[in-house]
Amino acid sequence: MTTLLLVEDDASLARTLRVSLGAHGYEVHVAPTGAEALARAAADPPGVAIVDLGLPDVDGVEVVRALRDASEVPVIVLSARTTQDDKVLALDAGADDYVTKPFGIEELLARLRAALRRAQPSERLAVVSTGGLVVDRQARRVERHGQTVHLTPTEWNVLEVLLRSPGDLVTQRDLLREVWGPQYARETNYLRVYVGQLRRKLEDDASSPRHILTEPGVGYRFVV
Amino acid sequence: MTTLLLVEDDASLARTLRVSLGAHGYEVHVAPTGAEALARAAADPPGVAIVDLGLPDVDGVEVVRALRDASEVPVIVLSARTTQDDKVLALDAGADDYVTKPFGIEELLARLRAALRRAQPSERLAVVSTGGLVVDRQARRVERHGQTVHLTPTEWNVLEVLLRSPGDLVTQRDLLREVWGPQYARETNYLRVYVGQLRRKLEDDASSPRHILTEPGVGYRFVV
DNA sequence: GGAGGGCGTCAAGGTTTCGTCAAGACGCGC
DNA sequence: GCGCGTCTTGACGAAACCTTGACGCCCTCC
Repeated sequence: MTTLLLVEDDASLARTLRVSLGAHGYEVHVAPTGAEALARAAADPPGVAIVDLGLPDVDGVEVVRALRDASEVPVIVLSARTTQDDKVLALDAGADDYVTKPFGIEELLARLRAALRRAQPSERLAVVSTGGLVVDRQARRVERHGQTVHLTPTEWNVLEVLLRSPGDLVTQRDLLREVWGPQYARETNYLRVYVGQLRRKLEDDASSPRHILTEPGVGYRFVV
Repeated sequence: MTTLLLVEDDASLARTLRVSLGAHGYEVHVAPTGAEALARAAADPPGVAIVDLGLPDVDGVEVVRALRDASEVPVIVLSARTTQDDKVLALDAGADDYVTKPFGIEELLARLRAALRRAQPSERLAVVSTGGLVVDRQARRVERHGQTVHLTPTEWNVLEVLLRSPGDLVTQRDLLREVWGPQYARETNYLRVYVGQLRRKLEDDASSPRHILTEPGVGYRFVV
């Protein structure tokens, strides 16, 4: 049973959600204020948190930030505000997802499942390797012919996304969204630059890559 | 010296691996059949096992399962088959990693290290030594070229966290949380100051560190 | 054959982050 | 109250990184 911390000052909405989420297998704890939420989270770390941004005492975004600073708990934000800026603020503070009111319970449940799925160590294999190339995700280390190669954060992120499903195609759009965020979904420039850098660091012959392959017009794939 | 049980029926490959792995500090015992492997493992539990799935007498997956049922030994599987199903079967049986042939010795060594590291996360090494540096965690003592080095409490705490998983990257956030507490998760200043002090005390040349390495934008790692 | 789009490469510029230093604050023992 | 070691804080140049645009190549379609 997953414990869920619901930070919600509207008692009526809180009750509704407690019942609905409880019926779907979550153990729901309600905190009506930001202060209470942080105290609860510290005492009994939840598996996932839902934060309503319209709190009375403090800015909800600060609650999100504090929650994420203190732990790895996935956070879903509820808000009546729909502007891009609000979303960016919340997501930058560490929120995993952003749900605008009004919303359906099914939507919330789906996002909860997605957030929990992402929070889990995605792959069972900590190490992916193929002829001379070793990628140790736990250690965040890459070796090529026995020597460690240094990757920048963005390079690593790109590689990490590709490695989540070795052999499968990852669309440009997905890659950009995962690494740079949703608003960069059409900046394919970035991919050209970073895929090129990865190839130069990982492939024996970057001009005829054997691992990071291009699917023109669609995306890239990492083949083992 | 780690004892390694190699379950391999191909005599030529077994010989090659025995030499290579032996040269890298493993005491290799070869078992050409599944039955022999289990008998050997029962008599003298190995630190890690490598199982080739192409065995003559029984299904290699069953050997993996039996090994894991009997002990906590980490198991790495060798196989010529690369399909997703094969991997899932082996991993479900309890294998820790899956290496497809052909593979390089460096790759296998990297996976062995990773498997061993994962297998004993809690059983921390009491003493870590490298070059002229000796760190005794139990005694809270650090020696460099034979002379004790005095560390302040905070310096020690930082070093201690880094040493929990030598070679692994520790994110800035994790370090700050472990040493200063959750509410300091973004005070990266502290890390810059204390990592610098540690380098001055522990490294031969603090301006080009060989042990405490920076991963810009991400964190630090202690390499042995 | 030409035009256009997608890709790979490169390097300059701007931005972020790092390492270092030192001054001040703090706590502790005397 | 005083001295000592330690921790915190802010500032600065240096290094690493990211972004951006330009260019040439290949392929496809006209």
